[in-house]
Amino acid sequence: MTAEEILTKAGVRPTHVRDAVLKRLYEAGCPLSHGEIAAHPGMKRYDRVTIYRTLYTLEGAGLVHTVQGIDGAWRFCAHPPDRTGCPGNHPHFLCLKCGKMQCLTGQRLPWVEVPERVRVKGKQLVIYGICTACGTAEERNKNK
Amino acid sequence: MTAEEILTKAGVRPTHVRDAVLKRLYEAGCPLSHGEIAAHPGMKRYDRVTIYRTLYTLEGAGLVHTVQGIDGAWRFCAHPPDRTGCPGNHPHFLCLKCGKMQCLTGQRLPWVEVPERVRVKGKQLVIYGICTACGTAEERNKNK
DNA sequence: AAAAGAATTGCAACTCAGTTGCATAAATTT
DNA sequence: AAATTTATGCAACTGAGTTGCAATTCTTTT
Repeated sequence: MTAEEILTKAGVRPTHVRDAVLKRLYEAGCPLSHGEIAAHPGMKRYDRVTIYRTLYTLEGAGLVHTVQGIDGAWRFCAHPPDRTGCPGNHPHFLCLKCGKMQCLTGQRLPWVEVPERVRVKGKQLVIYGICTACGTAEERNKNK
Repeated sequence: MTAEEILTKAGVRPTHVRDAVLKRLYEAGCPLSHGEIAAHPGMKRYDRVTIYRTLYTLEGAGLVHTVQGIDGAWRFCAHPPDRTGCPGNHPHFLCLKCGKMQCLTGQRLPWVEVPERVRVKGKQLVIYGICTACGTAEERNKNK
């Protein structure tokens, strides 16, 4: 199924930006910030605001889920419908150095008890630290 | 033990701002954002930047722990040393309406497995939704 | 007690993520 | 084709947080 078909099926018009953004997220396979998306060469011809709005549209259509990074920027994540395993209900890891985020699939968010009469709309568990790539890069620099 | 003594014991000079901010956090008993702290009448005479720096100082001294809200603002939380139960290692609830955050003490953060060679520096679990107060206020308005 | 040095505070200016309003352009509907 | 709705671009704005630097205040040294 192409991104275009997925968009149509989800009930949103398959415009250029939407197609491009959704494809970019599918290719990345990990949550991307608005900045990371907008920085992509193929994305330059779209306005920043349009990209924001596109992301919110995709989120509203249920094609994208969001997580907030410790760095204050939201990440947007999408997976093609045939690839299961990333329904958004899992922890995420954020590298404080390179800013890349990854889904920790295979683990579920825990059940959390809240005070009575509190209406829960969502939850997110973010682990942060230094990713493998940045960690080994540091080691290499030390041994120089 | 007064806030002043606590500051001294923690190894930071007990200046006016530090004393005032720490007391404010103690009184609040729940995580406050920089904005919520700065808005307090007794805090008006201090510069925003000074309050930021004070919070970071207190955090560095181990007197304050931090959580990030879904709304993009960090919260700072402190409890007097005699009151146990809030070491920062618990989930937090954020009300999307009034912006108030509360510690869900009595529950621990879950163990999360991360990819090999990843260095974990911290984690946080935030539940968000509508708090009891805002929820009942909504109900009341509906029945008008 | 005065001078030197270090730590703290205030102010101005800045960055960065995200939002809002409005005009234009492109689809859809009639 | 005209009217209406939806999508995009642009400019300007907000709000959280940061940085640099000068002015103050505190501590240490002599």
